[in-house]
Amino acid sequence: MPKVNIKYLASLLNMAPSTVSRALNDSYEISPATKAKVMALAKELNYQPNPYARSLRANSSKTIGVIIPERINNFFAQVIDGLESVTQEYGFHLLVYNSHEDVEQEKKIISYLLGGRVDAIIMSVSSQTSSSEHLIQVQNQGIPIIFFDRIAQDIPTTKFITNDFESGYLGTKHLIEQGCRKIFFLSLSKEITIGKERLNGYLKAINESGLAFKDSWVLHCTQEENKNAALIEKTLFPIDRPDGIISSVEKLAITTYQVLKKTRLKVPQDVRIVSFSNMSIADLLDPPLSTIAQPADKIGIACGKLLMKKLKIKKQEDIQDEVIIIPSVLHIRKSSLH
Amino acid sequence: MPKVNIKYLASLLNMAPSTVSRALNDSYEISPATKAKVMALAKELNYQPNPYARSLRANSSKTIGVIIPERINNFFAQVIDGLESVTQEYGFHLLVYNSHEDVEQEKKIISYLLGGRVDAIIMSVSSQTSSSEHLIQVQNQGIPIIFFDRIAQDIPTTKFITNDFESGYLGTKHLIEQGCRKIFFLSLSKEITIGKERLNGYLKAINESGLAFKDSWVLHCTQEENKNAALIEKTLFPIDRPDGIISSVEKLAITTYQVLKKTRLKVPQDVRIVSFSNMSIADLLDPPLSTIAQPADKIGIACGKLLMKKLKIKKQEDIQDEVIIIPSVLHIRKSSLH
DNA sequence: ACACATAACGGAATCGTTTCCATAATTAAA
DNA sequence: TTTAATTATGGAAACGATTCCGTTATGTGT
Repeated sequence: MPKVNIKYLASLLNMAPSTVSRALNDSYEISPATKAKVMALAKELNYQPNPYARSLRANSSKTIGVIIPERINNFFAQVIDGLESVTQEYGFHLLVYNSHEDVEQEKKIISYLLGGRVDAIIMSVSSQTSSSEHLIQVQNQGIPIIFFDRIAQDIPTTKFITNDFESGYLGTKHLIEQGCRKIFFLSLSKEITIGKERLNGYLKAINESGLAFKDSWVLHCTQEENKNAALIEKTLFPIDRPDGIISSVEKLAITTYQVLKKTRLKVPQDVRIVSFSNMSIADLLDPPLSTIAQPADKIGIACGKLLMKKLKIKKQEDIQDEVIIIPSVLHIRKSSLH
Repeated sequence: MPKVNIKYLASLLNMAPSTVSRALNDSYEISPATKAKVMALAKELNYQPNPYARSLRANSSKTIGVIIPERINNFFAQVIDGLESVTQEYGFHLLVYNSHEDVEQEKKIISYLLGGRVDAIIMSVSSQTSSSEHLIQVQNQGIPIIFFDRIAQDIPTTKFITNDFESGYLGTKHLIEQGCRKIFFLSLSKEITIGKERLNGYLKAINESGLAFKDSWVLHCTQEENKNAALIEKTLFPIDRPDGIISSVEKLAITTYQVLKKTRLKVPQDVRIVSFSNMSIADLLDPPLSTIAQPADKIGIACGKLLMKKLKIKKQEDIQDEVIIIPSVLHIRKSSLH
């Protein structure tokens, strides 16, 4: 069976390949009669255009690279769902990569993508990413790149985040209002911006309230879950343990819950907890977890729309260097209530 | 700035494109000296081969299409992580699509992929998928396709599942041993195989124990969460309500928990629950949920290895028509204990 | 010294589409 | 009626990498 390509169709129809191509693309230059004939045969033989040939010719793949630091995470999954809902309408495909919070992995992925396999990149950097040399290259190659949540501040492009500072502030203030006097902050990394912003919001709330803040109130966690658990356990054991905890990422709140289960401490009686999290079942935890939920789907949709605008419209101006903030929502549940 | 391609490199080096290509691919025909020169310049100019040109020539894209019915789901995310860990080593890329449990969407995705955008497809069918006409086409086009979890039984290829029948049996038996006498089964769809298998295991356990089974013990749920909640609520309200529930999918167990929260019924005192689920925080729920956890990462890795074997080795024999079973693990927690 | 093998490279075709540039036939304008 | 414009199509180049098929040196064996 010969391969069904344009040349083959043309030979069957006694036409030139160029004519067939134009007919299939509904060109105004082709007569309705010819178009009909071509379309009919194409349908009959189930002709599918070769995407590589198209991409090579058009120098565009209709593919977007997505890099996230974690796949087993509601937030990122929701963002991708939102993104896909937009890109799909425009016939774009999503190449998804997990950097596993590893900057070396991230570099590798970027280098794959640099060859032009994708028309654009949308990413959330790993918590290890401090320098952005490997990200600058992407722009140098002329590939649009945008960021969400974990952004690279020094790359001039559009970045989508939530009101991290304000959310950190409000979450902490809520704990203070609930009577907490010793509120610890769980940080995943000093490197990433969201960590800093959320921390700054926390610090502002602490300062405003006049609590006797000490540097030891900020726990710097790592990628190693065991170490985090040990660190948190060590923190919760002494008499001068915290009576409130705000976690900058979902994972650390879960670790905290697991550690607390092994102790006699009760939530919220002994320790009150708030966490940044997009867990859908926060209300089913024991006790229900107060969360700062990010508008993941909105972020995904916004990213998608921006990219589609850039990629579909010819001579579109470059992507603006700006930070777009989509606010999070504080869901107060039992874990933080007096 | 001229584009850095093989022709450009060749012109700078005063060599033919064929020589440069061979040098870059470390061909034995090229002298070490020439190779060194080419490599050096390629590195200096940060040459990246054009993937479309390669794909067009080689008729392979080093890309695998992944279709899942749900993205916000630990199981599928874990499978993809496992899959990626293998494919990445071989330089393969993953194009991920969400069918949203919608068979029409599934057909659309398949038709995109039919053009040859991917070298193989790995998928879990939607719960609506009863016919597999659209899937047969894939094989007709010569694109390898394998299934996991939600499989299409009549497509001759390798399918990876867990011991669904046995797990359904063991989960139900466990509930019986814990004193349940009226055990309901939550089914997402009559169409998909895993639903049937798990149901059959449940039925076997029920029959063996001599409980007075009625058809109404099997609740057929849908994609609409509201309807499912209403159905479950209606079931739990009467005096002759179930004292045990086994859920064939995670989502329905969560809905059940949410419904139960609104009632006075206590878990496990009044109703004991077991669910198929890969939730990592099952032990943090109130009460901790007994789960039948599928070996998601193993499934992903197994799929990846099979595909890499097929795609990397020339003249590899076709993928076997067989069902490979990787057993699940029953984690007993408080929700099902007497 | 001659035939022959091998090493190292160049030239051109190829993959499938799209598009630039003709060209023939028909139609409209002068 | 002649020229210009339009319509509908064909031919060939181009996208970038790979590979088939030569070709020229150099080396080896007798």
